[in-house]
Amino acid sequence: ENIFDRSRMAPKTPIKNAPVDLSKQKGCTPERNPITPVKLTDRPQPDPWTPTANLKILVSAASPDMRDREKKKELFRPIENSEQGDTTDSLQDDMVDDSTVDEFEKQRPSRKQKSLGLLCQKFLARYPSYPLSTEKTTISLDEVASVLGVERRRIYDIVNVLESLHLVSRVAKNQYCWHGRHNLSQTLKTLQEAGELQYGELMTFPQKEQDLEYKTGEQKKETIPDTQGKPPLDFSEPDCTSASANSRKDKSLRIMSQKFVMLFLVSKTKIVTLDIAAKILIEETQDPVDHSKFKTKVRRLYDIANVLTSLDLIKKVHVTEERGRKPAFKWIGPVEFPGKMDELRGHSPTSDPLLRTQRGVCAPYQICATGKQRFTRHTSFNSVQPCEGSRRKVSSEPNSPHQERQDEYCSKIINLAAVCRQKIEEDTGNKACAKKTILTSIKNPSTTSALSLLPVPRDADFCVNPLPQAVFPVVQADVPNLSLLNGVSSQALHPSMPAASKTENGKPTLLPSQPFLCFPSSSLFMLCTSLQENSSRETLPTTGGMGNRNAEGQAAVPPPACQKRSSHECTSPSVPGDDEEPAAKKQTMERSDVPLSLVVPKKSFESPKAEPTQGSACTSAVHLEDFHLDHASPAAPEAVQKESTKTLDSQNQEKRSQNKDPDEPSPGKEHILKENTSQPFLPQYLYVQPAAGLSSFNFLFTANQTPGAISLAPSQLPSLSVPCVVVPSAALASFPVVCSPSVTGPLSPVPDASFSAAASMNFNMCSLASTAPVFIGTTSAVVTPKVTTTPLVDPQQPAHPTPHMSPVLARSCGALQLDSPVCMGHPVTLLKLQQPSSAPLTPKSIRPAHHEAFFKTPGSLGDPVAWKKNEGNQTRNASSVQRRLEISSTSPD
DNA sequence: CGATCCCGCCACATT
DNA sequence: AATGTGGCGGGATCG
Repeated sequence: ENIFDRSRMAPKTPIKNAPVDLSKQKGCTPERNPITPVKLTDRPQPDPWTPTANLKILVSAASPDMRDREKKKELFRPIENSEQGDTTDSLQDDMVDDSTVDEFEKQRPSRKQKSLGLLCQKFLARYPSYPLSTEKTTISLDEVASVLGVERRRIYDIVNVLESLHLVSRVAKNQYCWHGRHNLSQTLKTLQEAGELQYGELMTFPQKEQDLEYKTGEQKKETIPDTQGKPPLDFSEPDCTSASANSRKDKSLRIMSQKFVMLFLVSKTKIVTLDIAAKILIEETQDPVDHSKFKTKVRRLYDIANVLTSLDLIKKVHVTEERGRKPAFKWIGPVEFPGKMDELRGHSPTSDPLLRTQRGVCAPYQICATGKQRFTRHTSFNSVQPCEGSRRKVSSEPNSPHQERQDEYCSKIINLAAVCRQKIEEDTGNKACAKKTILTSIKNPSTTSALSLLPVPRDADFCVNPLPQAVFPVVQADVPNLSLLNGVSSQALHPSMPAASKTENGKPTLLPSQPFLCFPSSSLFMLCTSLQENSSRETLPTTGGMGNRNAEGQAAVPPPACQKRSSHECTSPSVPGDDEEPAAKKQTMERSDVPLSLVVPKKSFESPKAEPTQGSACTSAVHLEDFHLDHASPAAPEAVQKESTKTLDSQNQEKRSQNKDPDEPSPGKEHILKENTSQPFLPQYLYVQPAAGLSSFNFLFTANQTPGAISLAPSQLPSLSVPCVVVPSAALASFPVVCSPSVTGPLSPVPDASFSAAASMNFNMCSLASTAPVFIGTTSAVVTPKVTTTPLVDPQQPAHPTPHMSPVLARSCGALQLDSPVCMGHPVTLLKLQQPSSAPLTPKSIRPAHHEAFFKTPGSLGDPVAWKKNEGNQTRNASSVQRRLEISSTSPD
C-alpha cells in the first residue's frame, strides 16, 4: 500500500509524498503537516504526520484512498462502510462526510476503519508472507506508523503480537526484522507443546526458589507459586532465570498472545472464549480485585485477537451457552504442524507415548530454558520457542536477538498453567466458566467432569440435565450401596491393607468400593488420589496401548508432556524437556515425601497443592470450553489398570450403560472411564474446592484409604461410607447423590474388584455429572495402581503418596492422553493435575500446614455441608480454594 | 446495554 | 534527559 500510496500520493498529494494520501487530501492542515516532524525520516515519508491529530485527520482524509487500496487487498472489504470517507477534509468535514458521502455510505472513518485489525492487515500487506530467506526486511516503526497513519503506539500492539509468533523480531530500537510465516508452523508447534506442558501439566515447581527469584508478589497471590513462573525458571535454567526473569513486566502482550495461541492449540474444539482466556491469562491475583483486571485483560485479548484475525489464524465466533452467547474465537490456522509432534506428542498409542512424552515434554521445557538463557536479547523466539533452541530446533534462528524475554516467557507460560488453574477455580466460582464447562462437560462427560464441577452452580440447568439424568440412575443404584460403601470405606480407611500395598492391584482393595456420593448443595470438592509416580508412569506405557483405543491424537499433545514430567524427576534445569518431567516427578516425589499433605486452598495455605487442583480444574474448563475434552486424561491412567481392572471395566461398563446419560458422552469417555476404573485409584488427597463463587460443586473424594488414614473425618466419610463423595453445591441440589454402584457391592470381596468398582464409580460420576468427578476417578484410578492402593494410612507415609497423588494424577492423565485421543482432550486436565503436584511441591513447607489444614478439614468434613460452607467461603477468596487433603493412602514405599 | 476497542496518558526501560 | 516501549483503562462506538 505504501508504495501505492506514495505513487499515488505523490501525484495526488500536494504535499510531497505523504505516504498516505490522507494527509494530503484533506486535510492536512498546514499546521499539522508541519508538526510532524519527528522523525521520520528520511525517506519519502511525509512529513506531515506525526502528531496524532494530524494523523487522525489524515486518516480520515486518507480513508478514501485507504479504502481503495483496501479493496484491492480485500481486507477492507469487510469493512464496508468504514471505508469511505473520502470527503472532506479536515475533521470538520468528517461531519460533512456523512452527509456528503451518501454515495459511499461512509461515514467518515468510522471506528472500524481505524481498528487494529484493519491496521494490522495493512501492516501485513506491506510484507510478503513468505519472504525470501535471503532477504531481510527491516521494519522501521516510525516509518510504518507514518505510512499507515497511526501512532506508533498502535504499531507496537501489532508488532508485539507478531513478535510473539516470530513473524518479526526486534533488531534494534525502532527496528524490527520481518520473517514472514516461514517459521510460523514451527512456532505454533512449539507453542502447542509448551501449551500442553503448561496447561496440561503444570509445572512444577519449586516454590522456594521461585520466591527468591521471582518475586513472589504476584505469584504468591495465586498461591500457586509454582505455577507461576518460577518453576519454569528453575527448570530451565537457573542462571538465567534469575536475571532475566526477573520480573519485569515483560511484555504481557507478547506473553498473553502466546498463551492465547496456546489455548487454541491445546483445545480440542479450537474455540476459546474471551472470558475464559482472560481468566486463564490472568496470572495472578485472583482475588476480588481482579475484576478490573479481568476487564483489562479482556481488552488486551481483543487487541491480540484482532491481530491474530488479521493473520487468519482465528476468527470471531459466538459460543452460545446455556445462558447466553459469549464471544469467542475459533482457531482457523494450522492445527497440525508437520513434524511437530512426532515424538513429542505422542499420540502414539501404546508405549511410545511415554517415551515421547518424556522427551517431548522435555523439549518444550527446554525451550523455555533456552530462552532463559539468553537473557539478553536474542530475538529469535521469544517465549515459547525456547524449545527450539534447546532442543531440536535450535536455532539459531534468528539471529538475533534480542530479547531475553523468552526466558521470562517460558516461565510465564508455566505460570500460565498455574494461573489457568487458579482462574479456573475462580471461574468455577464464577458462573460463566462453570457454565461453559458444564456445557462442555455435558458434551463430554468425562472430560468435563472436572470442569463441570465448577460450573455446576449456575448452569444448573444444563448441568442438571445431563447430570441428573445420567447421574441419577447411577445414584440410585448406588445409594443402596452406601452401606456397602461404608463398609468399603472402612476398609479403605484401614489402609493397613497389605494387599493394597502390594501394588496396583492390591491397592484397589482399598478403594474398591469407593462410591461417590453427591450431595447437592455442598460446595466441597474433594479429590483423593493416591498414586505413585512410578506406577503411574509405568502404567502409562501400558496404558497407552489400552487407552489408545481412541487415541485421537489430535491434540493429544498434552499428555505426553504430562507423562514426561512424571517420568522424570529431574531437577536439572538444563534439559528443557526434562525439566518438566523432572519437575513433575519431583513434585510427585516431593509429595511423596511428604506423607500427607494437605492442600489447602491455594491462598490460604499457599501451598501449591491447591493449585494443582485448581489448575486441573482450570484446564479442564478450558478444554471443555474449547474442546470438550474428553476425559481422556483419565483414560490414560487406566491403561495400566486395565490389568486387574478389566473385570472391573466390564462392571463399569455395565454401570455406565446404566449411567450413561442420554447425552452420553462419547464412547471414548466411557472407555476412559473404564480404564480408569479398572485402575484402582487411591485417593490420596482430598480436594476440597469450595469455590466461593462456584458453589455448586463440592467434591469429596476419598482416597480409598485416605479417609481412614487421614483420619479426616472418618466419621464423616465413614458415615457416608463412600470413599468419594461428591457434593454439588446447594444449587446443585438438582444433583442427586451418586454413589458408585460398583463400590457398593464389591467392597469387601476383592480389592481389585473394589478398585475397579471404585473406579467405575468415579467414571460413572463423571459421565453422570460430566464433571470433575470423572477426573478424579481417573486420576485416582491411575494413581492407585501402585502405591496408593496400598492402604497405608499413616499420615506421613501417606504423605508420600499424596504427593504422588497429584503427580500421579497428572501422570495418569498424561498417560491417558498418550494413549487415547481422549487423553488428548484432557490434556488440559492433566496439566492441571500436574500443576497441583507442582504446587504441592512445596511439600515441605506445606506439609505442616497441610496437615493442620488437613486435619481441620476433616473435622469440618464431619458435616459435609458445614464443611463446604466454611471452607468454601473461606477458600473461595482465593479464587479457588481448594484443599487437598492427602490421605495417606498407603505408605508408599 | 453489553461488546468492542480506540486513544493516549504515563510509567518504566533504554539510550 | 530524551526517547523508546508498552501497560493500562477511560470512555466512545458498535451492534
